[in-house]
Amino acid sequence: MDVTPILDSLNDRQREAVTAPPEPTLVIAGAGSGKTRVLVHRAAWLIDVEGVSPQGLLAVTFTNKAAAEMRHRIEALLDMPVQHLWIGTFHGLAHRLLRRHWREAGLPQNFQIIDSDDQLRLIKRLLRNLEVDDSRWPPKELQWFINGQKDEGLRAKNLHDDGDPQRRQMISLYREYETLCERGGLVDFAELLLRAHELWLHNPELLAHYQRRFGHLLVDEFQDTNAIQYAWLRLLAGDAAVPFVVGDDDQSIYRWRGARVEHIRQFQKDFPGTKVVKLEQNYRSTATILNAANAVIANNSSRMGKNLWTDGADGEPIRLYAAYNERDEADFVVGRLRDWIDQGNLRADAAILYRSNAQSRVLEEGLINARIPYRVYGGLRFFERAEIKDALAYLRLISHRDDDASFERIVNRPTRGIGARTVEEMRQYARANACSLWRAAGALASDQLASRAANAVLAFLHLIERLARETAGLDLHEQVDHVIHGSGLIDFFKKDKGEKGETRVENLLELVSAAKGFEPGLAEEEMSPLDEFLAHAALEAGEGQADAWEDCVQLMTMHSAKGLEFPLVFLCGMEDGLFPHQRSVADPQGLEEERRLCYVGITRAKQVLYITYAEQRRLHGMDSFAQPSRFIAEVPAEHVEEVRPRVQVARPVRPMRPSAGAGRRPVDAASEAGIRLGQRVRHRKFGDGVVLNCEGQGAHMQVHVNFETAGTKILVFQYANLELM
DNA sequence: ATGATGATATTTTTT
DNA sequence: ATATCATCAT
Repeated sequence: MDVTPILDSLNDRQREAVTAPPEPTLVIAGAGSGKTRVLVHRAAWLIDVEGVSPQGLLAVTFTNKAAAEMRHRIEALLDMPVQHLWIGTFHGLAHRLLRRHWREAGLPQNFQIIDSDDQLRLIKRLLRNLEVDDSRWPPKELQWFINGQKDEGLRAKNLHDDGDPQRRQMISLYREYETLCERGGLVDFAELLLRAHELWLHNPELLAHYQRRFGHLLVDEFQDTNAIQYAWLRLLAGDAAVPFVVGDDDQSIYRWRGARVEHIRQFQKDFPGTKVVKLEQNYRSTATILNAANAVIANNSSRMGKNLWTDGADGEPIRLYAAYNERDEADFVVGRLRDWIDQGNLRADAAILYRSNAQSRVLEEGLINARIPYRVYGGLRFFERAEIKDALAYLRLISHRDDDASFERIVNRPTRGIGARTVEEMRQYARANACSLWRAAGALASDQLASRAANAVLAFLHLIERLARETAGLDLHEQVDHVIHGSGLIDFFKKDKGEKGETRVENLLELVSAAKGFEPGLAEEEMSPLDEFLAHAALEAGEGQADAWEDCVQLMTMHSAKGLEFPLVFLCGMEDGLFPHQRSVADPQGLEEERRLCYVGITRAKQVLYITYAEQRRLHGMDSFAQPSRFIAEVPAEHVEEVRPRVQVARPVRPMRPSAGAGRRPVDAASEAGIRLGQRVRHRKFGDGVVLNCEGQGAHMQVHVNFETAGTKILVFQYANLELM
């Protein structure tokens, strides 16, 4: 057997991991150390050298994209298709199992997957039905609670209120939500995992079957597993399968949605004798960038411990720019991008990263003015667009008449004279008779409704029945095409004036193309192509922007940048309060997660890294001052070079402590007058307030004061007659 | 059913 | 500043 192609391109550590004996293995893979490569080569090694059948292998990732890439690369390496190899996301695999064993899982055969948007609607409806005050019990919070509990593997019946009435209510609402899902045959994302877990718990022979089948488990991004995912893996592994997990504790940035780095340690406990391989050689960044990243992350306690290194060059120093405000920051970034592009580099090789999406706007404005093409990641994805969800709701109702969420969504869309009153009556009937809205509508239309409303409801019911009849037996894309026209959606959006309506119509037509290009893959699970398409739409929301490939600058949050790399990277808005975010600084765990995010950000850069912050930033319509991010001070000074186009103000090369640095300058100007930022003052007319900012010198100095009752005012200090408090 | 008004909140995102 | 959402008036 020629193992050259599999091992040739690997370094010693990578090779050690790939060829590890069939025992539990934990690979701690630093950023840019060839993590995916190791997984791909491990799979190839098992199949080609160890003689493991592709059917005996299960590979789990977190995103569909990663799953697709992994399959692609394995096939390329082995030079053969591996259809029987199970590669997928936790959710995708759980879904596959549930389709296969719906009976054992206690689900209806045609259960529907709802995304978080559907889930929220469902919760809102539930609160309305129960006449729960949704200001005391915000739907979002309930959704958060339910998903959080499910992520921990807990159902309502497992929870105790501990005498806390708030909690008791939450639990009881959780229970109601479960009932509602049960009745409608609805499964949310967390439920997929929970059900799949229970499927095995309650059916030992089924579990045994899969344990026998999957001798090897490969897990990507292991640090991102939540409790239920880990439990699922743990069950599947049993005590015979060989788990091979790859992760990086320093890149765990999803604790807030249930991920637990602790699973790395738990893994070593659960599988005694685990072989640990650390990949520390980095093939991505310059030594300077790596040293900076290492130094920052070293401030975290509770790490596995790891130091990235490269045998490449030092590269350029990290450039630090202290902008006056967020516009200045944007101008600076744009200027550097200009240079970069003028030097013949690709725009797509440059990325602007920020902590929160709101920061993109100013940067976008700058780019638009400079006519530099850019692309913002994140935002609404194809299958999440309202018009697409409308169309899908019609399709779902056709496939599944009892799907209340879909029913409510489209019952009056396009408007057909079924107002809130009528819908409310249907809800009440449905609740009283524990039936679906579809049935309620049928029952009410035949007797209890006023004739006008009854006719409208009847027309809707007939429309759905007619669409179902007419699309039966058609090809999937013909079904979609027929439904978007027959439902009146196309005409409805055509009436929308302006570009918006046009795009909506285009999107709907695009949905037909999507259906045309859709290849059913789970034929074995006896799903209709339509049901499969609907599941696909929920499970894989599609790309953010469907526009054609163009060479453009990449804008995204640091979270979405994970896993990517760019020759030129800007980390913007590096200010305390923004990054680390205000809501994280209080709690040490939160701060450490922010620091890991910073580590992720830094390690995205291959050659050149700029760090920028603004001394003054307009946030939520208020100008406020910020200190440079404490993370900046954690980068060793010898790697940093401050860029200072504004020469008038001398500044230390780097801020020494969070309290020093940029925010000081205006304070100094004002300190003679006894004014400092945050100073409480009283004004004869405006009352009490707090000093936000001082501009200018001496007698004409202007102070920005936020008054408790009068809002923010800009006052000339000389005339303001402020009383210091 | 649509549009105007006012209150409210405002990290990060995948499935 | 701004986006979203509920409420109210038309």
